[in-house]
Amino acid sequence: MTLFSRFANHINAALDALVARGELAADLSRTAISVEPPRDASHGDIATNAAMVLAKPAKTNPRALAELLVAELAKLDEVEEASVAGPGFINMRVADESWRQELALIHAQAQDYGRSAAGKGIRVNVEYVSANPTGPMHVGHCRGAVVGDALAALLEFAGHDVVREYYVNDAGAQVDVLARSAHVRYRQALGEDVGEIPEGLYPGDYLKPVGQALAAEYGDQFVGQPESAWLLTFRSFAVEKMLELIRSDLAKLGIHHDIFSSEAELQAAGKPAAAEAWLREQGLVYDGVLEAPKGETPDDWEPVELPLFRSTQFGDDQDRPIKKSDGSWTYFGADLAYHYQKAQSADELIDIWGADHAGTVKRIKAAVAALTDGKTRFDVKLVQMVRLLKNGEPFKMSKRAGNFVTLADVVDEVGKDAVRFTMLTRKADAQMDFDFAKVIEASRDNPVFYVQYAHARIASLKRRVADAGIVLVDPAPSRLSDDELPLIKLMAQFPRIVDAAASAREPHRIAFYLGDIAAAFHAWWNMGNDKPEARVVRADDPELTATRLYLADAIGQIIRNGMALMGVTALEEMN
RNA sequence: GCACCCAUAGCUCAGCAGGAUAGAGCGUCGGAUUCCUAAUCCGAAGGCCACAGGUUCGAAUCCUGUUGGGUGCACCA
Repeated sequence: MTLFSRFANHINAALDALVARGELAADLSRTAISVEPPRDASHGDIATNAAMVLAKPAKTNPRALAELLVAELAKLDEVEEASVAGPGFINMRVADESWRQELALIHAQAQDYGRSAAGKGIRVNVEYVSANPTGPMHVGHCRGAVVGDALAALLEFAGHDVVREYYVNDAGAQVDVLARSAHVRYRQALGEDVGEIPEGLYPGDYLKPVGQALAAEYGDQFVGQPESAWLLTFRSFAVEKMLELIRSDLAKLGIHHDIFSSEAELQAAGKPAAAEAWLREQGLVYDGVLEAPKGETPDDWEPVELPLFRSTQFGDDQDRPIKKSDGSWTYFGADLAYHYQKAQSADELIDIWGADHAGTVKRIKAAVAALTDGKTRFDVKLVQMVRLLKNGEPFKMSKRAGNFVTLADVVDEVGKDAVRFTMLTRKADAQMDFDFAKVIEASRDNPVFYVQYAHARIASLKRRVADAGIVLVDPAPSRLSDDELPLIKLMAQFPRIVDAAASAREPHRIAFYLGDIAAAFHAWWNMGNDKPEARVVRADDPELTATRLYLADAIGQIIRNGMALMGVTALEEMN
């Protein structure tokens, strides 16, 4: 058990003791109690607000309750000192030995240090990317892909049962456009001069291989045929090819989904109709006419009666159509059924969306609340736009066809690790600049480099020791100095950072924590520059060398564990 | 017009389910290089946490309003 979780137990046990003696009511909620390092290290190692949180419901004053708790906590061997501070904080100083044991625990648990059971095996479905299957991944998809993937890994590490899902929008008008575009490329592959790709179709070169594959598969049987003869065939063929393309793009980023769910299959299986029928029974779908949109009214606006979902009942601004006037499902109508389907096999749902879809959050939340009777927790995580820069200047790609920057271009340019790490150095809901020059820059202000450099330095220590022919003996943690214990204290926070990041659904916290770890390590390392006796590699003292290497190695382990959550590979050497 | 997101040092951003004296990098200024990778480190200066109210023992954090920026706003996805 990690140190912080053990102290959480200590505090609970102390509260139990007060309850047993009748000094505290038994039924008080303890969920708001924190166990964390105080902001100012001079206050001690661990602080808790337990007395302040419980004082009011216990009808006592915080300091009095704190005194009682302090008396209990001070009995513990690993508590050197416990005191009441300020309005009722309890500060504790933890025995050095406990920190040394935590260091041993990091080594013992290695890649599992930080893994927790906090998620209690709750089944969480994380849906991310879900880009339309009409072309290669665009750079705009990049951030959501990385955030979703890192969040999934984080939740898994924190004890959730995670499913990574991709929703394939293969039923709308955009895939008909894809099929028509593929048909042009098909004719081209058969030798026809198709000239410019007609307006409104997808012009990208990436459809040429699709055309060729279609030609190889079907010969010329669909040339000169009406659309009805080939549309469905071409559509599913092209969609399948686009999914292959997307999967390969995602693989470049190290992303692999467990499930690809097809909107077309969902509709074919009658799921939207079933959802509609059920919602009509509940009175949550009715036939009605929407008001004209406020602001700029489109010229071609005309009132039409449509089946509407009563999302206003759940806080949306207006009710939302689930079918179009031609009888086909709207995106929302199908999406509603899709979320219902996901909720069948998960306890919690998370969608990662681009911020441009912010306007549709309320309706889908309303739908999930209606369909699951409010029982399924459902979060939509909005990922803000990324501005592409090169040396501070807006970046423009000079690609002939399409003129867009693909995800593959970005990964090829700066590498998977730099892309992933950089995408996680901002809160997802804050806008971000992505500067091609900066993310590969080898300097302090590039967190990717800075953290990698720390890890590489640790690896170099091991090589140095081997090169120096030092025969390592068992480490002697008692020889760790006062400059070195704080490093353990920082490492010991990793498990609680993981839990906090998971429950807040904020993977960026891992990146910032790794930056802190790296900074502490670099500072420690540099002490060896100022004072040779502070160096790790000490040919004159194999035991001290082994001890410091033991410490450094643990730091490397923490960095690797954090990087693994981010999907980034830790480097052994900088080049 | 409406909804959602954002507003913290000159710049770019953290701030951990409301906690103690709001932090880091860059930039500026001053230091460390016979060094295990100085690609690093140490120190200093720099703040009305956009503004105004409210909630309570306690607010950058929660609520309301205002201002300023971003995104979106019919059957598109």
